[in-house]
Amino acid sequence: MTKSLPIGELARQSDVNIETIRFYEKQGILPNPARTESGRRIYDQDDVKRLSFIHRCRGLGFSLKEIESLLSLVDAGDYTCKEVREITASHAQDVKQKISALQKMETVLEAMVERCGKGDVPECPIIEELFGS
Amino acid sequence: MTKSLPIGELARQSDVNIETIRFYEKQGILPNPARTESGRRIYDQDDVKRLSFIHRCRGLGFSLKEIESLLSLVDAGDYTCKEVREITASHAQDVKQKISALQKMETVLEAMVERCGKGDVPECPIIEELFGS
DNA sequence: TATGTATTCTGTAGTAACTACAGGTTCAAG
DNA sequence: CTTGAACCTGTAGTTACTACAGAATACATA
Repeated sequence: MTKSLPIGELARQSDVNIETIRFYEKQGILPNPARTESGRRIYDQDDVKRLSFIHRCRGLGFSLKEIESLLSLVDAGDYTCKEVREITASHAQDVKQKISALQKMETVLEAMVERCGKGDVPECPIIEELFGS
Repeated sequence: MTKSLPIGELARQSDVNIETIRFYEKQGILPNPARTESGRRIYDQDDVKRLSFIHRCRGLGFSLKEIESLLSLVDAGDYTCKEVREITASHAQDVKQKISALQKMETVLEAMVERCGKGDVPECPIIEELFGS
């Protein structure tokens, strides 16, 4: 059996603050947890994983709706194989585009650090290089 | 000289809606544009680039504050070389982490599409695979 | 030139996703 | 048995939009 955690511990381990956890619960993106006699929330290690996942996704620009759609793949929804493939493929496409944009950005930023390290004050054509015509 | 654009055209070209453009202006992340006699905003191709950049960054999970910090590198702020290097390096670090998280996600998603394509209904251990212990 | 329709203007109100209290209860260490 | 930390619910504030309302301007065409 897995060790049970109070909300504060979940918050610490998943790096999401307490009120956000309660907010996610209200939004239905986190399931209603078990409670102690006195009404305190009880979590376990799976909740840490799920919440960390949500947190990372948010940091990558996914909306809560998109995250719900990703999580629905986990939550044993009654999807057909075709539906799963469609949802998944569309997310994969989105992810690829994000990666490519970030890689461009990385290249430019590293070049700037490089140039700057040599004492140059770069002219910073960052926008041009990233997304210029 | 560059052709001048009304706000609607800027919105179309940068894929950002009109009220968001005005919102960004109020927040100071877009400079106050020139105006016509009658008070209508006038933009040019540089505004399209800047705004597209902002839009993409938002989609990648950067906050407006972070984007301002990135843009400050462009806006000929009076930074020392050391400051530029620090700001840039920190963003580069962040970008690398985002890329790595997205690559993990891509791998898992593609594997799911693959499995699904073969007629399997996958058991979708997506969270486990992505961010599991 | 008149007129209708599209575009823009300012300003305010609503939404999504948090974040920060306020005021009260519970737990646990000394 | 007290006292402080952690938790509870509920509400109000913040960020980043988004959607009107109501008025002015521009532009096409009859």
